[in-house]
Amino acid sequence: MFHPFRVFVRLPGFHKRMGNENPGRCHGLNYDAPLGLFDAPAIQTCDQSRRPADTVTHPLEAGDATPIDFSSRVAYKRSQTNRNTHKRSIVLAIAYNQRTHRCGELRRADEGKAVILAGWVNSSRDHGGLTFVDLRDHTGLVQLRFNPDHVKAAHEQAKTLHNEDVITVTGTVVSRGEWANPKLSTGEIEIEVDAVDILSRSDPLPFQINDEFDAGEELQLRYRFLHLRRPEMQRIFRMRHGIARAIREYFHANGFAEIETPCLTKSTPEGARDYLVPSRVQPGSFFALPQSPQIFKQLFMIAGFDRYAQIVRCFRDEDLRADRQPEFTQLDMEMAFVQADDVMAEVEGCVQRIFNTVMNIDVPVPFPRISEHEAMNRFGVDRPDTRYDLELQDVTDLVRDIDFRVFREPIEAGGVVKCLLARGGDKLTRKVTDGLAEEVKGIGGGGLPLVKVTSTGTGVEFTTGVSKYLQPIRDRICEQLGAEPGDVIFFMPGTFADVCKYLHLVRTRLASILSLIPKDRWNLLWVVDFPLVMWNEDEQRWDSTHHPFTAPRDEDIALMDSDPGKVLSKAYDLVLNGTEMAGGSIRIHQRDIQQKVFSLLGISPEEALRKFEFLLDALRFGAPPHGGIAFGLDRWVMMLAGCDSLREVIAFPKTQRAICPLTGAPTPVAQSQLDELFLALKPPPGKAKP
RNA sequence: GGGGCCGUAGCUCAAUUGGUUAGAGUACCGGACUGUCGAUCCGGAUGUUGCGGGUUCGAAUCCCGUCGGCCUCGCCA
Repeated sequence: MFHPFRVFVRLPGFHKRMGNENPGRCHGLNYDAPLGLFDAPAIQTCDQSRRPADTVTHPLEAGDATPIDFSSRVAYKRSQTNRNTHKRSIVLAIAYNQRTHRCGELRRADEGKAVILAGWVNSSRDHGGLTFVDLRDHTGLVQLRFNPDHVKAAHEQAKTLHNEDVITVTGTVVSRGEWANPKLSTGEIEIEVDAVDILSRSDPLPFQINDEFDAGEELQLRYRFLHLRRPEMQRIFRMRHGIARAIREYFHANGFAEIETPCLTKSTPEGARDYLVPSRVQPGSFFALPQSPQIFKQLFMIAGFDRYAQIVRCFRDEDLRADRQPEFTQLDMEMAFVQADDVMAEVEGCVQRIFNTVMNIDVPVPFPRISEHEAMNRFGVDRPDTRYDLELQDVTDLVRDIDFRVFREPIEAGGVVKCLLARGGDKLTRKVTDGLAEEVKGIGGGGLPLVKVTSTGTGVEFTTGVSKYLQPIRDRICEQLGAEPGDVIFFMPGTFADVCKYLHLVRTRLASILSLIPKDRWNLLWVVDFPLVMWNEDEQRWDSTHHPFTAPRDEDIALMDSDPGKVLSKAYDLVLNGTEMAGGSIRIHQRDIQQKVFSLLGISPEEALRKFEFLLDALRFGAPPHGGIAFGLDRWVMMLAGCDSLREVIAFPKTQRAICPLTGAPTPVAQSQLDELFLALKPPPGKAKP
């Protein structure tokens, strides 16, 4: 017994012969459009008027799908007035555009349903008789059963299928009974196929989609469209969409407007290197792609938009890392008439919404806050990972008087000695601790003095490393740190900044080596009270910690002349599990303060005018107090999807040398294109000849 | 620009550390098989060991250079 059999009729070459108007229709019949439901083994066609009286029924071999020659039987009227008829061969095809379900949707409850499915051949198992094909689309897999005793023609076609062929089938959902596969969500059922259409054949693949391991990353990117077919990739990009959607819905619901800012804009040599775009109309001049829409969003505030949020592409021509791509996406947001607390509260709401919709997790708000100085002091970094303790502890006063040059000299030079207490660190092998010391040296440190705390039966003893120097203060150290036998103490002498840098490295390494990082923890926190400026030793000048438009704290403005390094700003960073996820600030909305900051940064009034005239102008004409923040959207996706690299969460990313293996971009261009732009190329610097 | 790891069949990886004809799985081709689900079984084809040079009786293996990928420091207001 056959179920209703949905087909559509193609009239090969018909529309061509009719000329090029309305290729999708001919004589009232939709080309490639379904004519209706038909009961196999008979099939019906109809004429242009589609009057039931004109319907012709044709016998159809069970399961036959393509091609069937109806040329001797089917007549179409050219028009109502012209009774001339002409004959066509008709190809019966499964109406893939009328898919009844997606592959991963079918369940036991659907048993008995007639379905039309379409997708990719994930794998096939040919038993000579029965042949099974796993059909895949973005929703999952479903097993197709081709039985020669059921429909021979379909079975014959199934035997020719290869991985990644695109097919559409029609058949019945049947229970798999004792052959159910618990590994598949659709494993309780399968499709008994009546007919299959092979919509597109696949060549042998450069790598397997259904493989357990990944191809090399460069190959993945070269054939990214194949790699993206993998279920894991589909998951990531659907999650990415979910995050973007949650963000848009949140901001829409809270009165923010999404307004686009230009991609072709003005180069600002501060900060990152710009990507440049030559102007044809203005020979010799260049646009820059935006590093961020920072100034434009401030202009929106000055324009009175009050609340703006945009998901926007940004470009920075700097060296790449696992977490840095030359083009990346920011959630950019700005609000007027606000203090820092207001921006942070808005962000907390948005982040809460993201976690809610995408991860189904409730994150508590408000997020804890920590000052930049406290973060550095306790964790050695301004983006602390608070999922585990292992905090830095200051032992400067304890070790000040002992006879150990390595500690004494840095202290006399105004530095500090800090340490990390690794609980159960005695299981670290010499190889591991030596490796840590090497890593510290690798970023400029001198080494990694350490002691092991061991039990003597009556008390504790320091062994190995620098223990002999520390014996005099052994008990006081143990008391202050709470050290116990089995622990290892890592010391670090030096300037405050150096000690932070090295111990932060050691801390993060130890956390992973000692498995201190709890799973499924999402520790969000705000880092606040950043210094407004930092001294740049190389250039002998003050640099902005955040950017030049960040407002100093009101109470610190007076310090700007006397002690700029002490001035704190109204900046805030959002940190998740030790990664900086967003950074923002309250902006300067008063022209005199903006100029004061420029002058502190060594930007002359003339230079400021040349670079930022439009902003300074805007500040002249009634700028409201405002502030905002920018999220690294890619990083959020990376963190929430559990990826190790930004490349995994960007559809078509660049390699470390900023090349797209898929398109080959960037490429040289024709001389004529250069001529149009009045550009001449210099040869790249040649290699020194031997 | 610096440091590190890597490059062997279409793909993922071996090759007893310098030794005979560079192997396996998968994909591909042919065959068998009516309940598989990483199907199985039988057979077949598949290599500029990234490229160039050097050392050696002999190089995938050692050395130099180079290209490419990844990690990282610098850089990323």
